[in-house]
Amino acid sequence: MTDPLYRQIAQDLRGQIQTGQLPPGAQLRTELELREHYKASRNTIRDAIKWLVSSGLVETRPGQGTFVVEKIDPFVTTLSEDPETGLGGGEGEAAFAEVRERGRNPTRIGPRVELRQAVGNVATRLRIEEGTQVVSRHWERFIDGIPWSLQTAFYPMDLVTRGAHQLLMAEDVPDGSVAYLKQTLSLVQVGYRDRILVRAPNEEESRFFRVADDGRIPMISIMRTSYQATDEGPVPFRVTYTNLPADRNQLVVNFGEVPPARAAAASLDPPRS
Amino acid sequence: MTDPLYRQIAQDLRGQIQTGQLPPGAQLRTELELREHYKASRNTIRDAIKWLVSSGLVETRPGQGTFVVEKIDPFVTTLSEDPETGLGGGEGEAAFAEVRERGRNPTRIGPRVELRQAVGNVATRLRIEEGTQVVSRHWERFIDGIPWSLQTAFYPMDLVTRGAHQLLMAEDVPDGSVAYLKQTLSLVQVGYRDRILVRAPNEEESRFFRVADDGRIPMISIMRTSYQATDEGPVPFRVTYTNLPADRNQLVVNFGEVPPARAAAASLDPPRS
DNA sequence: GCAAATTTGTTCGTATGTATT
DNA sequence: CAATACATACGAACAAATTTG
Repeated sequence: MTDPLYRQIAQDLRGQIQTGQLPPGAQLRTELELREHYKASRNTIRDAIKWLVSSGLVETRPGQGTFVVEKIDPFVTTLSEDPETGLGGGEGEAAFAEVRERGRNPTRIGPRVELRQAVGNVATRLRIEEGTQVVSRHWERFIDGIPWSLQTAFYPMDLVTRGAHQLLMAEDVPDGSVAYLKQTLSLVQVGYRDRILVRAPNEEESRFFRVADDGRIPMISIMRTSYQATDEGPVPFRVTYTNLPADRNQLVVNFGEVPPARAAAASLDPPRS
Repeated sequence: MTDPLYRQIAQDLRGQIQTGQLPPGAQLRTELELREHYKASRNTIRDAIKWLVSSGLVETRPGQGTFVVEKIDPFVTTLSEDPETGLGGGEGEAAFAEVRERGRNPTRIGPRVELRQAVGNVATRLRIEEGTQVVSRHWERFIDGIPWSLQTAFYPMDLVTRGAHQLLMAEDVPDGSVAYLKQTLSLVQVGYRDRILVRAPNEEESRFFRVADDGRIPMISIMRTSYQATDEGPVPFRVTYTNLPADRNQLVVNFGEVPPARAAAASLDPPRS
């Protein structure tokens, strides 16, 4: 019936955070002080704090203390295509422009170009045999110096042998790869499908984004399959993975006619039900 | 340099899970057995298991043991509009149809209809004053008996006074509210914007979806603003919140021409970088 | 620059409670 | 009812990170 002690303590502290009595950035009393205050053992206090950490309300810093988390101003990525350029939202060039438009400073590292064998979803989505050669182009992106996204695009080797040699160069493709493939191979992108899921970060991601490696902060993973026009209808020519930590990213998708986007990210707004 | 003991143990167990040595559903050895095996104290074993729980790899059941989690076959919601019906993906009627199409059994409870004052994002997005009356229609949805989504739609009271009285009825609007508003008020939906973010569940959500209340399993929260045609361009007439637990849901968005969707949900596929 | 003080992190031991079989 | 397994709670000691004097 009654909650365990550590939960009662956690809920009391949570109340203080939610009422603003402990504002973002504020330091909680130390474990020893809380131990006296709640007349519990230090381990029980620590269990309470662990629950708050897991809920994303506080963070602990060894040697310093426990602090109420300060929300990161989230960056908003638009997935829908730009009606003017036809560029897919969230892709290299478009993503870059969108960030700068909002008065923030995007930087990037890459691309790292690799030749690989297609496996799993890459083979499935590109409709090629497992083991077929593909080119992968990998980018690391930052906003205002904060790690923002990891993105990898996979192209069938076929495109290169047919003349798109720029795909092998470890450098930016001017005006973007969609425009390049159109010029070089008359390949016209007619659409794309995004598949969005949420999962725990892997080791590389928790290192790059500097988030805990226990899955506290989830990743938003977007798998995009891009299609070109053919006589037999749309056929895939590229698969792109974009991985974003959920604590600093939101997505926007537009359908039909909508007014211009407002710059502000959505507040979390008491989720209503 | 060296990881703490509980991390080493956790990583060893993680290895056994990832290699399939401990397949999904398998039971781990008990804490006491692991204590002997690793020559550590029971508390240290428990710390290791807690890390695995937090990473979403195992779950503990009091009185039973610790088990490797079995992935739920995720349900895929398409957000893009149906080109035939013009219905927005993921909305009441469309969502229902999509589920049934995939051979799964959707049920629902609702709507619960309430009159409220618009606050926060609801007021902002509908472009009305805070405090203005709005109608909220709330649904609980299930797939194959499993809690799937909580959805709440907000309409300005204005629509009701102009004649859309069905919005106040705590019953399904036949053919959907978009069709109803078109018939009754000649209100034509011309587009919508989805804003997607990921956050920890609140208390009501963790209860309804039967997930841990410490935020281990994140929620995918979609805020949709729907627009009607006017002489001055698109104007919002509805705000819909859809909240989905991330462990059993994926999203799909289509742009331009894409082939028909395949039924299968995306596997998690070693996230590539 | 170093040493001390402060604060959280790790690890052990022990006892008792609660859920399930 | 008994046995088993995880959950809660206390106490204690030392380690590691950080700040302060």
